[in-house]
Amino acid sequence: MREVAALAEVSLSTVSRVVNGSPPVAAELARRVEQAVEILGYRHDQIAGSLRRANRASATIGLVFEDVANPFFSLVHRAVEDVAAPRSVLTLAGSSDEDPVRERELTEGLLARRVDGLIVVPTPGDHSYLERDVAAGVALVFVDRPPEGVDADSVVSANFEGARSAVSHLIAQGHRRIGFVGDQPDIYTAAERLRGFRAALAEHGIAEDPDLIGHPSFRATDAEAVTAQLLEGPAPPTAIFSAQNLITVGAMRTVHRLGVQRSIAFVGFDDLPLADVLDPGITVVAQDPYGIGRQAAELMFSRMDGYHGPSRHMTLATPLIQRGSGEIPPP
Amino acid sequence: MREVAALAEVSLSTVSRVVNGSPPVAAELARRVEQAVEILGYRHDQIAGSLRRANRASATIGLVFEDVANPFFSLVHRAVEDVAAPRSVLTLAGSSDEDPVRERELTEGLLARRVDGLIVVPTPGDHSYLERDVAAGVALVFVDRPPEGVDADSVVSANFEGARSAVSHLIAQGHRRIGFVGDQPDIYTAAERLRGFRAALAEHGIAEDPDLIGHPSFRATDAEAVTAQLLEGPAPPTAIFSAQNLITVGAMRTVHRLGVQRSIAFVGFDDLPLADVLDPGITVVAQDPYGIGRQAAELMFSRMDGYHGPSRHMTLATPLIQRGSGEIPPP
DNA sequence: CTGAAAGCGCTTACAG
DNA sequence: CTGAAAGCGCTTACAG
Repeated sequence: MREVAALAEVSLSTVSRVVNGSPPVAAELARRVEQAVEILGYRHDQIAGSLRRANRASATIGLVFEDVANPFFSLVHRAVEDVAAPRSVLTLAGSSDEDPVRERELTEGLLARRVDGLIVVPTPGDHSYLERDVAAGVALVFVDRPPEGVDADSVVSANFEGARSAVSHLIAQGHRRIGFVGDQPDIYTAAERLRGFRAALAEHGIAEDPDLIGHPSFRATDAEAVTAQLLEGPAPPTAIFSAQNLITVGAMRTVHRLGVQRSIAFVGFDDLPLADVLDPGITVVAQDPYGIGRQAAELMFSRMDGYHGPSRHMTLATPLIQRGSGEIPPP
Repeated sequence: MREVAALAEVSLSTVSRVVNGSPPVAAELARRVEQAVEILGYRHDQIAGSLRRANRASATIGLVFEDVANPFFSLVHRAVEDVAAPRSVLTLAGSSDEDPVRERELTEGLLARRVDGLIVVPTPGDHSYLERDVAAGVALVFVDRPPEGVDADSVVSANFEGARSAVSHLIAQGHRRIGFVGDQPDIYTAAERLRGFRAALAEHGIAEDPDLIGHPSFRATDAEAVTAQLLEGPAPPTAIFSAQNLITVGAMRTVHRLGVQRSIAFVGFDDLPLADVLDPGITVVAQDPYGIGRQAAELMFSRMDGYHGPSRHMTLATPLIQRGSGEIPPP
């Protein structure tokens, strides 16, 4: 910028004004500055600018997902981007892989880069380490799971209700032996969905059979084996509820490999591309990842815009979409 | 940091040293600093630090995708993250939606935030506006499509060869009327795949029928209609080659809706979850998005680590995966 | 091993 | 409308 000022024969203040589009600058000077910028190939350093700027905003926000490559989170990501882009706010994103240590490294790296806001899918456990940042004015929103140990906004799916309605739907078709395949219940969403599964059984007076509950450790791959174990056991279920999108892929692979896709009923939590093309189509309880991301971004920006009221907690509905697999009756 | 120094009764230099883990500092002082950090809830400002630091590195890189929510790009994203994370480098990502104006806003926003490296999926057109940044030392790598107007590293899939092998495979099954459904050919990958399609036809002495080539404008949705138009026309194809993952989803939806999945052969470019679960499974020419991302990140980091040689251009193979849909013979 | 001082690239009152 | 000067939160020679 110094060089630009020298070449254009104006002061630094003037260069700063034209580069930032602050109004009062004579056309002739502006022209000279723009010319110098062009000649020198000058690129404005917004980072240095924000250091001195009154509000200290970096126009950057951070996202901490479980995995940026999971289609659920990548849609949340896109939704956040869509509300951030018109404000010229850019997005840093990372994957915690459900590891609290990695999550903390990520968020602290983000905070050290002075993000104005943070949207995080919290790993299991306490998040009070973020209290100082909330106090310092960072707009914090939790997504997919509620906060623990810190007061912040949140946006989650109706996990319990969705799972209960999925399983009630299977029961309504006549099923009494229903298998559950889902993540370890230390993950909030998995615990809620298991709770919904149990609630539906209890409401219909069906005793729970621990042999029908499987927790694959490595999702897609393990889900195949766990599902096979369930279906090839001595007293197999007549229906399966899969509690997560990647698990559904693995479970479906097994169902089709065994050729039981027309005899075993199936409902998955969370929708997938091609789920409607399969035969039978996969009945799912759909989440709204784009809606979750949009809401989260709006809550975050409202705080960045000055909202200082109490924290807000939103729950998005998870409607049942019937496509065939969930409407198969027991034999 | 000033407050920390005051509370710990040491100089700023000392605080800086313990916060950055620069060795030579007495245990007692370090303890006092850490205590002060804890009490004050101090959060290091890496952005301010990088301003004065010798190498001026921000430990941040930028990714410009077509769409962060496309599973292909979100896997590239994850791969880049996996090589960046061990170096404590964080990742800014955005979507251009194939719009050159949006791409430029994004990259310039990234550059204004002083990213050390940039991985971009270029929209159609000239990219010489990035020359000044390459000259200034930004590590630039193009992905999915080669550079135009600027000398930079690149990593792409074998688009032409993959498409040619897919179509040759269909021809080997006996097909002579093969439909093409793909993006507008102003997109490099679409043009290359169309070229591969044509090459395969030509090699086998099959005349091209323009009525068998469809370009949906809005992918998933339009692909359904375009495919229906092809299949319900007066002289329908006996096989279809779909040149993009989202288009494959739409095309498949139509094929299954019309119930012709066992009579019309189908090969898609790029793999999809559940593609192997469908009946018949979708035969695809697979890309390796994770490998592309890893390679791109490695090229980028090698430049950040001091490589200043000529630009390198990698092409990743696109093997054919036979799953059934591509092995259906003509009637 | 520690501290005082200069300065990274900007923005912002403050004069003029 | 324009410029000289101070200062954002840090790091880095340079002395000691």
